[in-house]
Amino acid sequence: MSIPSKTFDHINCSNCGKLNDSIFCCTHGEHLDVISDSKTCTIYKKGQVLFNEGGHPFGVYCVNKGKIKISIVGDEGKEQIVRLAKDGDVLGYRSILASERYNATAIALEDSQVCFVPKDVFLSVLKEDRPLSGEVMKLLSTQLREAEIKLTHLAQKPVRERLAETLLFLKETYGTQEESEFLDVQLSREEIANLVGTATETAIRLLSELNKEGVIELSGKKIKIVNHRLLVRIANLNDY
Amino acid sequence: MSIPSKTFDHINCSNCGKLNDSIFCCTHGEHLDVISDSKTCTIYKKGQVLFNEGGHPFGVYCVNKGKIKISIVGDEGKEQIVRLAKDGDVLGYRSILASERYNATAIALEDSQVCFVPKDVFLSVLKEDRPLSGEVMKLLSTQLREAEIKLTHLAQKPVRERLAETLLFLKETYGTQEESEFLDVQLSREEIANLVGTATETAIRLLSELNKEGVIELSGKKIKIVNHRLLVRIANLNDY
DNA sequence: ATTATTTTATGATATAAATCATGTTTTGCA
DNA sequence: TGCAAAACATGATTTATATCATAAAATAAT
Repeated sequence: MSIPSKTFDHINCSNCGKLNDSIFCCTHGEHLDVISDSKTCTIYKKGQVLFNEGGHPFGVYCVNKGKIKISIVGDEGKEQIVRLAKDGDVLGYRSILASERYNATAIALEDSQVCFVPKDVFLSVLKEDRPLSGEVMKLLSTQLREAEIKLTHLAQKPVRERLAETLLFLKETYGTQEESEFLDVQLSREEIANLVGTATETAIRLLSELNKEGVIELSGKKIKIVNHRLLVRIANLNDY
Repeated sequence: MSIPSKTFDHINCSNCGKLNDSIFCCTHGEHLDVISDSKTCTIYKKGQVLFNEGGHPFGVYCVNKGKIKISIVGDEGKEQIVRLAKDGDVLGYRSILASERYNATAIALEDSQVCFVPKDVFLSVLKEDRPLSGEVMKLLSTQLREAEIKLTHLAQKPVRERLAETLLFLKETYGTQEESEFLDVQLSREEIANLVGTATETAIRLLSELNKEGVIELSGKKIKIVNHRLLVRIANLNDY
């Protein structure tokens, strides 16, 4: 898609409400100003691509408000969603640090406000700012752990358990809507399948199974977790 | 196993032949000396545990000579090997950076010489040494990419392809023996299965299948890749 | 508004891979 | 050196999940 991206009002990083949730939480003063002054603030419409697998990275993306999926396409062209990003999350920095091309594609799951910091600015601040590199290392460490656990579950757990786990993960990541208690993300069944690592039909089938069992409630694309406790048991999380 | 670990002759890091292959490649002078002076050099016999999933990290392990498997045990107690380490590789740093317990277990695949650097020394040098934190970030980035790709393949590729891929990975990681051309690692069929993410019987079956097809040659635990080109095709690596 | 297209939903069927079962070989150990 | 235990090998069977097929519902496009 090549819908022209609109910009949104420039937010000064130091006033950004998401600052403390991000890797820039401990970055202050001049360092933060340099980033703030150099960045551009863009709106990505639902379905728009922030960056593409195989492409050259030119900077890092900082999600101000929105939801982004990060996915890898496998050999047969099937999408595997490897991560989800929300407010305060930073994307595309991994490729920059490793001096590689993007190994994943980032696509907006809904209209999102995203700030873009040029590569050289990010790297130069990173070089000076100790706390920032600490945060970056911490983030990478966390993501590596999560990926390795996900990998293990993919190898060992049946689809139903992984689906349950995914639903809990969605709740944890994006939360629920105020009143309705529906999960605050709208994913297609195919996307859920690509998150779980299964066929779309299987995901659909198991979702309606959980629905019939009264564990969840489905209303179109909306999903409500009715029996959280039971869902945890179905997910079979001995770990947490 | 609690076989008492023997130590080996203390190697000064600056003379270490593996230095340039490690994250300490750009660390010099005093910083390197501090590490070198504080470290202990231990021999781990085959099967010995360097550290355990769930345990508290007290330092980082630097493989001087040897082969180590890093694995996570899944809910049903099944081992999933998530990484393999060789000379020059550093282990256990992820947990330290994230201030978490180990999320994986490290076990020697053969008698190995491993240096141990205490946590506080590692962290204090890391805080001072810019190049080191750059290398750490680069390493984490690479490992994250690898984990995400592995995860995708686990979700999407059939066992046979993953097995082929694993064999190629073993060759790439540990190389082959001079004359014989056999892979320079001895893994049990179960370990191969736990690397591929399949049942032991399936791994055994597919290995002897590849053997009959003349792609590989089996001699006990020894494996020789006879037809590399064909194995790459079987692995179905559109990516590389 | 009407049609076309995509997404969701289920059923039927096929199949890859796990599990169970049994024998053989290798390895470690007393 | 011989015995027990572990690892390897293969066949038979089961099972989970993918694939194929078709229809209804929802979305998007004209």
